Amino acid sequence: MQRKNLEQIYKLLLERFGRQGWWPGETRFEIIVGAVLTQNTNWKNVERAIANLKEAGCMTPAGLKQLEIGELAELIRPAGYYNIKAKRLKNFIGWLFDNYEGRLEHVEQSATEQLRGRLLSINGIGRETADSILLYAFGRAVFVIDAYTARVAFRHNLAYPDSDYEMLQELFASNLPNDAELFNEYHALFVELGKRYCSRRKPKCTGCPLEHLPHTLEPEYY
DNA sequence: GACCAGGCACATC
DNA sequence: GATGTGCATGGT
Repeated sequence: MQRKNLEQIYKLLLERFGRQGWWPGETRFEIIVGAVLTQNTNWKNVERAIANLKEAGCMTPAGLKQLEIGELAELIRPAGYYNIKAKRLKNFIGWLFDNYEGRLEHVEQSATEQLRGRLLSINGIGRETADSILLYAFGRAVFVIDAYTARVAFRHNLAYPDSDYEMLQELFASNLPNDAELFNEYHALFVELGKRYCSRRKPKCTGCPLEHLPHTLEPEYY
């Protein structure tokens, strides 16, 4: 049964790696900023950018709002794509002030599906970034699919190779208890597994916690 | 020096 | 609707 398999995988990963305690970030706003900055970017580089923003005293909605876009770009430079990301952060800030008086407490009032749609309407916020914000900043039970999650799922035959974002999301959503805390840890554990054993260039399959897992998931559950 | 990293929007067919 | 491309830094 699929549910048992996905829960078994979770158990194996948790035993091996321990609780990940995601998202790394002191405030809800910092989590959102990090979600944008980490787009196709190594987290180490994002940390430098976040440190710059904090040092400048700008890791708040009002703080980012008062920055010139050029200044913002310079502060987040270590995270790469700094011009486009500065624009994306400004887009989010504009949305936040135009609709919610710049207050995340007000954003929180919206139901999950509605909020997802509103986040996706912001230029620069795509599916993964929106879902990361929903799960990690607002505690909603939304399973995040990122490059690591997809790669791990495909390498271990958890999904058909041509499955798209929605299909992968459905795989986890429909075969696990609908629990934000579980989704949080599960995704973080997948990323950790990906970093250690499932990188693009040199997959290190020996020692992988899923090494001896039977690749026998029933197709109708995919 | 090539390749990679917790994506996304936009152009073109 | 699928496919290709620009965006950019820092580590391996």
